[in-house]
Amino acid sequence: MSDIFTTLASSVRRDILSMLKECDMTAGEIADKLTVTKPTLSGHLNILKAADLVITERQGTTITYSLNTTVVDELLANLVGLLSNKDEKE
Amino acid sequence: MSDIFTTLASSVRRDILSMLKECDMTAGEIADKLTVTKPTLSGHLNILKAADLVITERQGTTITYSLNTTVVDELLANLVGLLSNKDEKE
DNA sequence: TTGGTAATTAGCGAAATAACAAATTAAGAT
DNA sequence: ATCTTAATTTGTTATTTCGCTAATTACCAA
Repeated sequence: MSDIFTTLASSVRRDILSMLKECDMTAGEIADKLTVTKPTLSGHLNILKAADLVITERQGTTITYSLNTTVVDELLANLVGLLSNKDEKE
Repeated sequence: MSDIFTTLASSVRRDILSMLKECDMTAGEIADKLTVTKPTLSGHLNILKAADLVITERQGTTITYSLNTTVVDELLANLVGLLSNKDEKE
C-alpha cells in the first residue's frame, strides 16, 4: 500500500495504466504511444509489476501487459478508506 | 490533479492527512506526533497547502490545519475515474 | 521595547528518481 | 549454429526530493 502512491506519482506510469485500462498491449506498442525510450519504459513497467498493478504474459518474443484489476480495485477501496471515513470512531 | 499523486507519495504527508481526518491540529501538535523536525514538517504542510488538501487558520501565534474535505472528495472521485472503468467499453 | 513562543524560510548534503545509450538476454526462424 | 526481433539489464548523468541545523518572521504579553 505504501509504495502504491510512489508508483502512481509518475505521469508516465499513470498513462500506461490508463492505456491498459482500455486494452492489453505489448511493451513495444506502449512505447510507440509514449515519448520515452524502450529502456525507460521497461523500467516503468518493472515498477508497475513490482506494485502488482499489471500482469505479464509472454507469447514468443513479445510480452503482453494487462491491468491487474483485482489489485486496482483493492487499491481504490484502500484509498477511499484512507481519506473518507468520517464515520470511523477509532 | 497531476501533482496530487506526488503530494500523496510521501508517507509523512499521508500520515498528516490521516491525523487531520480525525481532528484539526496545530503544526506543533502534528510535529509532536511525528518523528520529523518542525522545519521538515513545515515543508510538508506547505506542499499539502499548495495541493489545496489542507486549510489554515491563524489564531495568535498558532496556526491550525484542517482537512479540505471538498478537495479530498474530488480527489477520490477522480481516482476512481482514472482506474476503475475497465468494463466500460463505450 | 524587550522577551518568549510558534512557525516558517534559507541553505546544505545525502538519497532517491528518471532519462538515455550501449550491451545483453530470450525466443523463434532459417 | 546464426540471424532477427522484442524486450530487458547495465552503467552513467542530471534532476528532484527529503531532512537537518541555523537563522528569521509573526504574534502576543509585560
